[in-house]
Amino acid sequence: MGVLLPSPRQGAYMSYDPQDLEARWRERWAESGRYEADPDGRDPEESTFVTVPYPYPSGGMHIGHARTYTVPDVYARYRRQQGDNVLFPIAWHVTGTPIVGAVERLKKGDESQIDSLQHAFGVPEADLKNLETPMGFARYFIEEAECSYKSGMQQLGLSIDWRREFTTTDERYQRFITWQYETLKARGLLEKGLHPVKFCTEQENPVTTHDLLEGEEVEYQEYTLVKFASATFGNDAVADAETVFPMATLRPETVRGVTNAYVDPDGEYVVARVDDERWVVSAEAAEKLEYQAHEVEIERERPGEAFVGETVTNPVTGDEVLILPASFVDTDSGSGVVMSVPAHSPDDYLALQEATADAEALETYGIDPAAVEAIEPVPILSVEGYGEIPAKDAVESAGIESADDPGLKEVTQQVYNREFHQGELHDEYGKYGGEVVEDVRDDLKAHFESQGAFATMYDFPEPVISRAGGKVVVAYQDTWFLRYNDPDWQAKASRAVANLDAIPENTREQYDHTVDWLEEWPCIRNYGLGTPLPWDQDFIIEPLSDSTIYMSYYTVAHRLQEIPVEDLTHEFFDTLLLGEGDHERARELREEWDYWYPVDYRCSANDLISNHLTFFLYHHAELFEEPKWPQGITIMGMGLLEGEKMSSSKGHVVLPGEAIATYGADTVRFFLLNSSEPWQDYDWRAEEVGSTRDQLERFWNRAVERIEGPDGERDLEQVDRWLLARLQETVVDVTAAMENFETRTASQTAFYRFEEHLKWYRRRADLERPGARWTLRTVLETRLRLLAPFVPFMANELHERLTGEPAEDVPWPEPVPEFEDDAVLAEEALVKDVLEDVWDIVDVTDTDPETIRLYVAADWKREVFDTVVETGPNQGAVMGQVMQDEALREQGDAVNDLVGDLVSFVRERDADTLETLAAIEEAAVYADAAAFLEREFDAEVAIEREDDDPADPADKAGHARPFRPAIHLE
RNA sequence: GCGCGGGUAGCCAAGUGGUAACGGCGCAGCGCUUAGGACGCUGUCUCGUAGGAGUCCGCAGGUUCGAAUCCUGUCCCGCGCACCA
Repeated sequence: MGVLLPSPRQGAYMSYDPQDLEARWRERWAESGRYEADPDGRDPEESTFVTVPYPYPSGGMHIGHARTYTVPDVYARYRRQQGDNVLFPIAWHVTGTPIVGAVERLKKGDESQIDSLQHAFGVPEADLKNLETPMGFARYFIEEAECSYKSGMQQLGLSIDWRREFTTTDERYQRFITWQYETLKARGLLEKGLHPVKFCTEQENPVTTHDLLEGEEVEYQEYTLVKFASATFGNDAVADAETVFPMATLRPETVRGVTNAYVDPDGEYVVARVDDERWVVSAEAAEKLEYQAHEVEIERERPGEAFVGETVTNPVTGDEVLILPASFVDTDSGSGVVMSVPAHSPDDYLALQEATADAEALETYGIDPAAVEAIEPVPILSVEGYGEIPAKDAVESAGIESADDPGLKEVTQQVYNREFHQGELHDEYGKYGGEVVEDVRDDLKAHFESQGAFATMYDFPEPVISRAGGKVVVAYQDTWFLRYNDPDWQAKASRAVANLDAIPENTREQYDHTVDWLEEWPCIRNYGLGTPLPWDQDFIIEPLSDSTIYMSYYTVAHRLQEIPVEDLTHEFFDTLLLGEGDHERARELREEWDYWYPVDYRCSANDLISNHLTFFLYHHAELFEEPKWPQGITIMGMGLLEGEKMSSSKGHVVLPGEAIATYGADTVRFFLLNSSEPWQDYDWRAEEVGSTRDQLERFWNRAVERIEGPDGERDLEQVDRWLLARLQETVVDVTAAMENFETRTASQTAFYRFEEHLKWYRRRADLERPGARWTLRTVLETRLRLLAPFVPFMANELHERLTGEPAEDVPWPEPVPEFEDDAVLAEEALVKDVLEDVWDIVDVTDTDPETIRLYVAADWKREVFDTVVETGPNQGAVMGQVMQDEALREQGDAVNDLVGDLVSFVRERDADTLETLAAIEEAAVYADAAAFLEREFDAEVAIEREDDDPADPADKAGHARPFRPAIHLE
């Protein structure tokens, strides 16, 4: 059941019992419907609507998902404390094939599937039967399983409005999607066309990656068929028309460099009528062409050798080239007829050499060896780093002599890359001459295709086999497309990107890039769960296309339950979502939609920018008015487990339920949000999670002690004011971070950084004083409010014990002007400096002083400091100013040194800081801290003034500088 | 190749012009304790018998009074690149 978790360490105090405490709060929240949000008296401007992609329950929930849903929760809790009416809903995405596929594999008894369910998610044997229908499977992982999403979310304490949940196969949701697609179609944004898909020849069905046994990683490629022709061909075939030899290539621009062609002499070929032409291709290719919407009628079957020695004409240059035999030709790749470009293809270069060398073989096929020997590579482009014949250079400099050389593949790849990105075509290419291949390949291809010289064929570079055992080919299928490349729609989407609060900001470029790059998106599938395409019920609207505007569905999801399905007509949604039409009930509901919309923040994974999130913007931009477009998107990073990718198939996962049972939900939440900012990757490490728990427990124990201890009263000393000033700073910083979704910064600031302040305070202050008690109580109360979004169970409990009200029910803290105090912060910094300086000296000299003398700098030194501040940090200018004083002039070098120091001191500080420093009375600060220093060092502390002719046994007083007293230990 | 991000101490990680650089883990010492993997304090680049000096942020240059931070070049790593969700 996932990775074993070590037991938490038990503290000396047993009072922190997260399981008990968290269970009580969960129950309380559920019973009171605490997070059910409805439009109320608050202004819609003060409503916050935050969403996260609805989970896809094709398996259980693991710890990686936990952060995904906790990020928006923390933001939602923060906004609630800020006084907003906050809606945070959830639903379940079951559209598409993964669940169906998982069920099928399970029913077939697929070992790895069963193993994953049992091992990673702890599904008991007895439950497996319930998973044998798609919705049974979905339902199980939505809410029935121990590792279900709903259970995980509730245990984490997510502040979700559970009344609004639905699944994407609900009838009402399907009505909504139906409306969306009818509307888009009416607006001309859907288009029908043929599209290549992976297709199993055994089952006569399209297949997805999950259906593949072999070649899961293989992507099909678009080959160009260069239509070489033979007018003379006919040695035993039908000679009544020109015969086309379509040569498959991925580099159509090399057409002018073809010197010969190859066929596999032992391969099976056919002469076939393809559409209106007669083609010669391999038998396999003929089958593939048929799948790709060509009319194919086989006239004769012939072995490859029948075509060897034939002459064919280059459709672009008009040159005649010879067909040679070659065993390396794979009849199951492309057309089975290949063209040879020895100048630019290392393979072809070597093959030609080998053919030339084997005159005997050529003669067997009736080819004149002299004719082959006469073939010279024809270069068609120039590329830096290679000579005239790049393939020759590449092969020779790599020392490759035969086609069997394992280094050939890499050399070939190198040549292809260089030529593609840097190769400039020669002038014979007319308007493409002088251009770089990368920039014109597509154009050039289209140009010759329109002239009838080229055609297109799709094929895989490696074998692909389906789980049914059938060969997978590329077939054309009728498909409906979303026209994401429509210029008007693109323009709206771009505007939606521009309006967006993209978090972090550097993702904006990725959205723009996606909008530029998206073409037509096939939005239907042949099978799977989902909403049927309204006008062609054989197809299902695919998952990325039925999840683009569903956030608007949330706003009324629970109300729609009260309406009979058949009343949810096209007009109903027109009224609800567009404000067009007169459906009465829809008009009422539109008020709720209007109250919550737009989506304020969508939190989603960074890999969804290039599809889902951009689609989300597109569809909103089209269907809604600009003020209703998404306001912000926060991107989330990936999770690792002990430094490695999580994998439910390998059982390398941690389940939230187990983690919460071990550490408590607050610890899980705090770890997930504090270990990195939402958009950064994070790493779940059990050891660190354990230590997070220890830290929270320590916090709890201190808080309980404080709550149970006496109240204190407001009688403040310097050090109390210092801590209170730090507290105000913390409030400001945490609030700023929360506004930017910087959960790590926020929680670090409120928790760890403040712990550092407290450490200093405990060392510095007498904690038994009533003033200290009052201060610590105030600090605790404020910190609990700042931490409530992160650790809501603990923070609410402690805050309630402290004040009678849970933290979530009181406002988010604001800085108290009375306690904002830069001076006291600067003064305390001086005390800390002195403390460290004295410790340094003690350490270095290894002495135990009985008396510590601090000498505060002479008045004239402070005057020099003032001058530097006024004049600016410029040595010359300051010296000019200072030297006008006769008394100082006499001290010459000493003054110069001091000015040098003070100039850099001033240069490194901003105006506000300098102003604060200028007002500080140093001697008073040290006098106030003397008792503390005496405690620290167990020594007498004497504060002296350099000016007052002090006791100075080691002649140290002169070293005093402003804000840096001289020190003498004795 | 294109797009985005990143290389900082034994590990994780903050820092985007001003002090070897917040935290956490680990490690070491001390205290507390029957004990502790609990808790508290201190330390953790090197050297140093006076608060100092030296070195340092992938590598190499440059700009600047001053660079982990800005610029140029370079090496390495991660993610995405569609019809999977």
